[in-house]
Amino acid sequence: MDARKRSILQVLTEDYILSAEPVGSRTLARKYNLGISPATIRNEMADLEDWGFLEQPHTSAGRVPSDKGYRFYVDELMARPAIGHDLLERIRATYQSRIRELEWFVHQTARLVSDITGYPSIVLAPSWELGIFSALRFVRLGPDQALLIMRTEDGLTQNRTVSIPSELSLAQLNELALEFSREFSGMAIRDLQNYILDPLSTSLKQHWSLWKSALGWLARDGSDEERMTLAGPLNILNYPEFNDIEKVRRVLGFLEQDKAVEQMAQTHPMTGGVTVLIGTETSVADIQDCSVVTATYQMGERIVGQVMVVGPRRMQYAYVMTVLEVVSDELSQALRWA
Amino acid sequence: MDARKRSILQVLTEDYILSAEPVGSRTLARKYNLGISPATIRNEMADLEDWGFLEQPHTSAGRVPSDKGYRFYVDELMARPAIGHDLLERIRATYQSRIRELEWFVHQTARLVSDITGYPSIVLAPSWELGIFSALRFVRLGPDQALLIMRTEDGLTQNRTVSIPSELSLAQLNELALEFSREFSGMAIRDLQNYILDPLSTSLKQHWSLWKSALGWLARDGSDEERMTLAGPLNILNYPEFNDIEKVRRVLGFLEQDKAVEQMAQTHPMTGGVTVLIGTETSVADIQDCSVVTATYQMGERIVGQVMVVGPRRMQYAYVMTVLEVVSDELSQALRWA
DNA sequence: GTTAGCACTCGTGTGGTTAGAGTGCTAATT
DNA sequence: AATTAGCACTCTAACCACACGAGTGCTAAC
Repeated sequence: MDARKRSILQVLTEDYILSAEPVGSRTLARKYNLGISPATIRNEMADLEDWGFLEQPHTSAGRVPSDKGYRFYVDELMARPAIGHDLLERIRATYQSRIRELEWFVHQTARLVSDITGYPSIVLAPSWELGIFSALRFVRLGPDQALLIMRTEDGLTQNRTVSIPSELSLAQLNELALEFSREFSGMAIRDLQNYILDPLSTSLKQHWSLWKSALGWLARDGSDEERMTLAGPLNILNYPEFNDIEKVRRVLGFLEQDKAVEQMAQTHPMTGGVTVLIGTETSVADIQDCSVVTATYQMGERIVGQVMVVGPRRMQYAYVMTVLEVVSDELSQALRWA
Repeated sequence: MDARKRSILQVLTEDYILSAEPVGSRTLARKYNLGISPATIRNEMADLEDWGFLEQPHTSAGRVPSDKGYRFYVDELMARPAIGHDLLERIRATYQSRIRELEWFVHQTARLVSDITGYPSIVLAPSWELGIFSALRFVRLGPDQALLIMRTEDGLTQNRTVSIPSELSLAQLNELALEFSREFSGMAIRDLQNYILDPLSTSLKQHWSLWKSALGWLARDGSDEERMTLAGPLNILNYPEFNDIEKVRRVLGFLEQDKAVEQMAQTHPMTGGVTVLIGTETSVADIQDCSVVTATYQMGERIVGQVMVVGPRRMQYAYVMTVLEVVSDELSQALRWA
C-alpha cells in the first residue's frame, strides 16, 4: 500500500463520512487536488477494491469504504485532532458540580456524550455485583422498619428499607451489622450471595429471616439489572442510512436490550483507552451497519464501567474517540472524589 | 344522532382502529351486517362528515374518524370490556414482589404498561418537591462523611452522602436533625427551600455550612428533574401512520423532553379516573396525530403521579383505558404498603 | 325512506423511457 | 512503465403516461 493509495483511501473515507454518498473518481479528483487524473484514481480504486478496502453498492456507483477500509483508516490514516477548548470546558463543567451521586454521573455522562457527538450513547454503570463488600449498617426508621446500607470498597452504596424483628434495638442491629461486616468484608458481593447461605456464626443464624430479606435485596435490587443507561437514541434518525424504518427498529431494538448490550460490551477489551468496533466486527447482526466506540472509566485504579457511542459505520471516528477519551477521563477524575 | 348513525360511527371507528385503512361504505356493508345498503351508508356518512365526526383523506378514499368522531366514540359508543383474567394476574404479579422501592415501581409500571398495551408509556413519579417534609436523620459513614436521610409524610425518602464537620458526634448530629425535623415537619419540601434560608434557631445557624450542603441536595438531587420514565418508545414504529420518519422524530422527540411532557400532563384533570385526550385536544403540535390516555395513582389518599399511554389517534381506547384503570389501581395498592 | 345505477374523482401501481453518474478497458501520451 | 484521455457500457433514480380500482355523490327508481 503506497502513499498514493493511502491518501486516496483517506480522502475517500473522509468524504464519505461527511456526505454519505458513494464517492466517484471524478468527485475525488475535482474536490481534492491530489495531482492525478480520475482515470488514475479509478485504477487505484480498483486495486483497493480487489484488496477489500473498498466496496461498490452497485456497478455504476462510486466507492464506499468496507469494514476493512474503515479499520485501516482508523488504525493508520486518521488524524487525531486535539479537543477544542470550548468542548473541554463544557465537559469539565458537567463534572464540576460534584455534589451528586454515582447514578447521576452515569446519566449525565450518557446525555453529555450523545449530545456533543450527535450519536446514541450508552453508559454502563459500575457493576454492583462485582464490587468488594466493605460494610453494612442499619438505621432504624420506625418500629419495625430500618434502612439497611451496604457499602463497597469503592465507596458505592446501596440502601433499602427492610422489615426487622421489633424486639431488636438499634444497638443490637448495628452489632449484628458489625459482625456481618467483619465476617464478610473483602469478599465480592456476587460471592456474598453464596456464602451467606451457610451462616457461620450463631448470631447470624439466629436472625435468619432478617438476612434472608437482606439477601433478597442483594439478589434483586442491588443486582445489575439497571446498569445500562441509553441516551439520545433518536440521534440515529439524523443519518440518512437510517431512513429505513426497519433498520431503525432493528438497531434501537437492540440498544434497548440491556442484556444484549452488556454482553457486547464484554467483547471489548477492558484495558483502558478507546477501542473501536466497525460494522460486523461487533458480531451483532442487528447493528452490522453500525460502529461502536468504547472507553472505560475507573474508580480509583479499578476499571468499573464503560462509555459507548453507537453510530453509523461512517462515524466521525476521530472526533468521537477524542471526546470519549476526555469524557471517560474526566468521569474517572470526578469519581475519584465521589 | 339516531341509532343507525351511532352504530355506523361505532363500527367504522372500530374497523379503522384495527385496519388503519380508510373505511368505505361497501366494506362496512359487507363486513358487518347492518341491514342497510352501501348507498344508505353513504348518505349517513355524508351527514356524519357534515357534522364533523368523519373525515376523508381525499375524495376517492373511505372515511376516517375525526377527533370529534373519536371523542364521541370514547364518550358514548365504546364498549368497556372487563379485563382478562390472565392479564390481571400478570399485573398483580408485577406488584406482588413488594420488596422494592418507589423508583423501581415507577420503572416497572412504565415497562409493564407499554408491554401489554403495545404503545409507548410514560409514568410520572411522585413529585418530591410537593411532598410534605416529615423527618431528617443522619447516619455517620466515616470520619467526615454522613448519610443524610430525609423522609416525607407519604413515606418517600431521599438520601445522600454529605460532608460533615468532623468535630460533631453522631449524637450531636441527630440532635440537630431532630431539632430541624421538629421545626419544619409538615411543610412542603418545595417551601422548605425558602424558609431554611433564614434559620430560626441558633443551633441551626451554627452549622450553616452543613445545612447549606443539605439545601444543595434538596434543590438539585431531590428536585423533580427525573420524575419521568418513558418506556417502549419504539412501539410506535409498529403503527403504519408512523412510517414517516419525520413523524417519528417529532413524536419521540417530544416524548423525550421531560419538561414538555410534564407540562402536558398538568393539563389533565388530576381527579382520579382515566382521562383521554384525542389528537389536537392535547394542544401539542408535535403529537397532534396521537392520543394520550392518562390515569392517576395515589399514595394513601393523595394523588401523587400519573401513568400515561401515548399512541396513534386510532388507539385501542377501551383496552388501554381498562388496563390503565387496573394498573393505576394496583400501583396505588402497592404503594399503600411501601 | 331506501337503494340501484352510473358518471366522476383521485391515489396507486406499472411499464417504459431517459438522464446521469460512474465504471472498465483500450489506446494514446508522457 | 506509468499516466491519462476517450469511449462504450452498466446501472439506478427520476419521470411520465396510463390503466386500475376503490369510493364517492347524484339521480332516478323502488
